[in-house]
Amino acid sequence: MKDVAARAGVGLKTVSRVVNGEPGVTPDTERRVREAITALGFRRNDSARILRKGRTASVGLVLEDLADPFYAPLSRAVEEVARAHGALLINGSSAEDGERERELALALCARRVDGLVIVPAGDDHRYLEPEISAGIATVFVDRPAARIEADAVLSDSFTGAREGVAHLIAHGHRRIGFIGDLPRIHTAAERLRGYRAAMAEAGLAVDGSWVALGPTDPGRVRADAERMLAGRDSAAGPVTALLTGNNRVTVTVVRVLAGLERRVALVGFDDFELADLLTPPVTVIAQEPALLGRRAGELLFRRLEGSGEEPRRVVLPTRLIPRGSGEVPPHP
Amino acid sequence: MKDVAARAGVGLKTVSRVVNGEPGVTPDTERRVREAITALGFRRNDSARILRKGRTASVGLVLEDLADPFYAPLSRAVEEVARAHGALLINGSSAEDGERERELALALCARRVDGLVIVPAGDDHRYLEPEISAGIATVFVDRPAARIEADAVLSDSFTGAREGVAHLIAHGHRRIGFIGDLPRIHTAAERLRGYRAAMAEAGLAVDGSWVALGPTDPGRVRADAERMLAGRDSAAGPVTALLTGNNRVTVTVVRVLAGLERRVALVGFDDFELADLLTPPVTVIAQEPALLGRRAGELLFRRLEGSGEEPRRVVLPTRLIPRGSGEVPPHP
DNA sequence: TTGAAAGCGCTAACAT
DNA sequence: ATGTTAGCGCTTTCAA
Repeated sequence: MKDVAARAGVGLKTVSRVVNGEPGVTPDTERRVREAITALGFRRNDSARILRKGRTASVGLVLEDLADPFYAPLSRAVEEVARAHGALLINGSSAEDGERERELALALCARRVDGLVIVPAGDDHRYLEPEISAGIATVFVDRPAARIEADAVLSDSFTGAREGVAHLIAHGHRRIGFIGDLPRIHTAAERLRGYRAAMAEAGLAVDGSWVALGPTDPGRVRADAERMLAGRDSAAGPVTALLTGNNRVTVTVVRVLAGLERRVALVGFDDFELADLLTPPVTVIAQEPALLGRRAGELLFRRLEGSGEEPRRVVLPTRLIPRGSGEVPPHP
Repeated sequence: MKDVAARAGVGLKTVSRVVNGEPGVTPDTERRVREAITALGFRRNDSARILRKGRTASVGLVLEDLADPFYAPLSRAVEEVARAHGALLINGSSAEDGERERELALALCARRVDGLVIVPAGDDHRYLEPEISAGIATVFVDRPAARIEADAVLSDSFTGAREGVAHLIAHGHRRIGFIGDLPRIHTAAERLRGYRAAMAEAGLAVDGSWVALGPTDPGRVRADAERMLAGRDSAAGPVTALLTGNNRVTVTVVRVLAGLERRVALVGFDDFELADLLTPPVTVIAQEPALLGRRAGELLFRRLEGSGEEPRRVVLPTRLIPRGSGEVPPHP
């Protein structure tokens, strides 16, 4: 910028004015400055600008896996909101590891992102307290923060799961299994709670072997599904229906069921592409990942614009979409 | 940092040394500094650090749509490479708009990202020349740069499409349609070229109504597919097989075919989740989006480490995966 | 082993 | 309308 000023024969501040479109420059001066800018290939250094202004016009997003079909639209939605506010989005995947979430979030804070959207993996977010009080707006999405008060945008996992299981019960099922994510993950715990609530409301006992929580890698999910479907561990017999705890689990279970002779009912948490073209089409409890992301982004920027409201929890409803797999009657 | 130094009763540089793990500090001094850091909740301001060092330890990625199942794993792979090199990833979606691509790329350059990975949407990348000569390493992925020399990591679209069409021909098809992306997109043009090559090699004429390029929104794709399948525009009659130009197109066409009485053969460009569980399972020409991303990231960091090689074009092979839909015989 | 001073490139505040 | 000065928070350089 100094060079531009020298070349245009003007002061530093005049160049700054031109670059930033500030008023108070004669057209003629402006033209000279622009020429110098072009000639020198000058481009404003935003690092310096950021340092001076104290705002980075960037927000960070920490989620589990950018490539997960559930989180990709969420991320895209946050990006759209950021873009609408002139901010860039810095992304990081935590791989469901609390330590990595922490590292990423703190790295983003060190860069002085204006705000942070986090899909929490860890179980203690007190590490963010100093950052939040230092002014970094923070919104949690998909799962609430642990051990601190903060904004959160969630889906109603409990009600969703309860409705899904009630749906299976209404179609005659009595032995229903639940295969979910790691129990330390809030949504997994809530969905399990919903499952239990629906069973209890129908007066059905839950056999211990009907519930399997764990990592969502296909190997684990497949093993648990096969075990439940064989029913050897259970005095009560094999399950005739399954509730799956998220889109990763559902996809694996669909594969397991595809290899089976008998029809097993299935309700999956999360909608997924092509669910309606499978045989049978898959009944799901749909969330709206893009809406989660959008709401989180909006909440974040409202905070950034200085709304001093109390931390807020937004809970979005889920929607049961019957497509066929959830309406399969129990196998005799 | 100044405050920390004051509180610990040491010089500024000593704090800097401790924060950055540089040698030359007695354990006792270090302890005092660390105490002060904790007490004050100090966190290094990376903006200032970046300004001083001239390196941001961040790379930018501009792609079409972060939420597209093809690009999501690509993005994730670039992120992994960046992470391995201690860098953060800033993401932006161009929505297939050249102007937006340009804006995003220049915004990232203004932030002085160390490097840039771009899935080009525009058709002229000369705007990047000053940035590249200013030292911002740039790698194009999925499609080559236009009008500048630069590294590129691509899939072999031409060969992939040619093999796909040859496969359909080998299964008896003579009237084969191609539904692809906008013709200005390099991959779409290459795939069309592959389609034409395979037809020509088999001595088959291509009716004008058998080729439809355009945006990949479901409405357009559906209309074109239905038109080709009805065959009213064509003296040669309706097509008995289709090649689809990318995963978005394939998914829409699968829906169209699902509503049809007669069986139409289909080979889709790009693999996609659950392709093997559809009826019939979908034969695809698979790319490896994660590998594209990884290679691009690796190339980028090799450049950053100062390899002065000529711009390089890496072309990855595609793989035909027969699953059923591509082996359907022609309808009489 | 430690620290003082200079300066990265920009903008805010205050001249002129 | 334009320029000058100070300083954002850090690292680099060089001296103690």
